[in-house]
Amino acid sequence: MFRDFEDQELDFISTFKTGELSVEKGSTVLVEGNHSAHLYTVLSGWGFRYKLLPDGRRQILNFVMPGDMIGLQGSLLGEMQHSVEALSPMLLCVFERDNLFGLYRKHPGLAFDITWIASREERMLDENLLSLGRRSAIERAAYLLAFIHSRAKSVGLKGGSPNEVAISQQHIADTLGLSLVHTNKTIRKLIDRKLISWRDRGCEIADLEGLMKLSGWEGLREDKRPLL
Amino acid sequence: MFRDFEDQELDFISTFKTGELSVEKGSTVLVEGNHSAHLYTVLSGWGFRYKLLPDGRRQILNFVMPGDMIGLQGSLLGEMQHSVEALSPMLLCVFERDNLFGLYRKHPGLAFDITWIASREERMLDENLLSLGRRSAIERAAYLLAFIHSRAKSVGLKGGSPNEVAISQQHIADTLGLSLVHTNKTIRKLIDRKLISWRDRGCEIADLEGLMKLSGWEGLREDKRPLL
DNA sequence: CGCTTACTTGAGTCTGGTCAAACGGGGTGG
DNA sequence: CCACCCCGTTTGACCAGACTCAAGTAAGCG
Repeated sequence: MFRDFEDQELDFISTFKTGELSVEKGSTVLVEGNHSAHLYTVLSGWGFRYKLLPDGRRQILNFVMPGDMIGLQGSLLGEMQHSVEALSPMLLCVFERDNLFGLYRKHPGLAFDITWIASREERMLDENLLSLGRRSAIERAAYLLAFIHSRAKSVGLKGGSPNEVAISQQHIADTLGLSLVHTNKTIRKLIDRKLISWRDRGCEIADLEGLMKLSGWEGLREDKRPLL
Repeated sequence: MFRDFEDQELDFISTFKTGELSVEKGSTVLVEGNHSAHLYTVLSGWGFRYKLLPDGRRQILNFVMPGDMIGLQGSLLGEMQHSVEALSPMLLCVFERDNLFGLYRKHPGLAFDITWIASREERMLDENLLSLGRRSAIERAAYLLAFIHSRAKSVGLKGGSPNEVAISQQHIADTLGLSLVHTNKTIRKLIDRKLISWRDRGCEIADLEGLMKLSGWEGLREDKRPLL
């Protein structure tokens, strides 16, 4: 899934990397408003990026999975304007943000990769925006579950069984921009249509094709990707 | 508003730049599904990025204004997954996508700038996503108009009068993820509250503070930015 | 003058929200 | 072992925000 490194790039990464950080399920990795000195790459586990309105309403923006970077916005633009929370235990690779420009000077290939990763995130956000703006509740839910499942599968992230996505309905609601109650009723419709099944804190994808067809989603359409 | 170039960077940009493209109001600059060989920077005018669902529903993702890049996703990831249309006559600076990696090799400062620009776009999308997911119709409209107005002002883009935003209600509806009719009624509420006024194909901001307060939006919070 | 485009407005419907209550499994203290 | 609690999920009743349909106005243009 990931492209190979040049030897010298690998050497540089070793020096760029300042350590590993292990975080627990449920803990907050980065907080909105912070000026973090760090930049991370996800090595294992997964989590989500979110923003809050002043009155506490929460919107989940996207999920972070192995190979994704977190904190790039903070590193480049100065201040984090979203938070990140772990959905499972996560292992992060830690970089110093001050070394970032050094990477751009010495390793244009890696610099290019970072831009590639940022562009890919942008593309996912575009799709999520389309979903929130123009898809109905059931289309949105179908898209989201297909999307998460596809991404998780492509990086080998798995819950108990191969097709399982371990997530609470509250998280799904906050991603879809729906209330918890309506999310529950929507998920029930997907279950009735035999597209998914729900088992104890997680969703099992029963018919990926069906979900994609229902939501009008084309799939990830991704080739080999860089890893940092 | 924009940071200064180094001399050598300026030289390189001249060679990187392969020409200028002038497009009319209403014309489509880039089409979803295309493998464009070009990458653009907006020199003047403005437009919007959008995606369509198979059945024709349209969602406007964000607006492009002077200093923004368009087509970066296509250049890096292979295929455009959104389209771009001009809202006014636009002048674009054209680059060859094949030269992009050369830029990364020879001018890390410019490469860094491109990533900076991509990160900034990501941040705007995050905010729009929060809006679509968690803000009510009137809050969304207030946020959108304040947002467009702030951005336009910071790059010196103006319609007839200094506080005017020239846009149709259909475009606003497609950005907010609302129907045209409901958008109209929502705008009317903003007018009744004396936050804006509407005049013939455009909106005049009467009370920016009021719009920001209503939507719970903090403003752009941007410093000096790079330009390519 | 008739046509088109953009904006308005009203009526009725439906999707999704809110409130309230209940269920069920896992963990804990007695 | 059992009572209790907590969290996540489920359900029903009712309400409100947003959608659709339909019609009408106003300005611009050939």
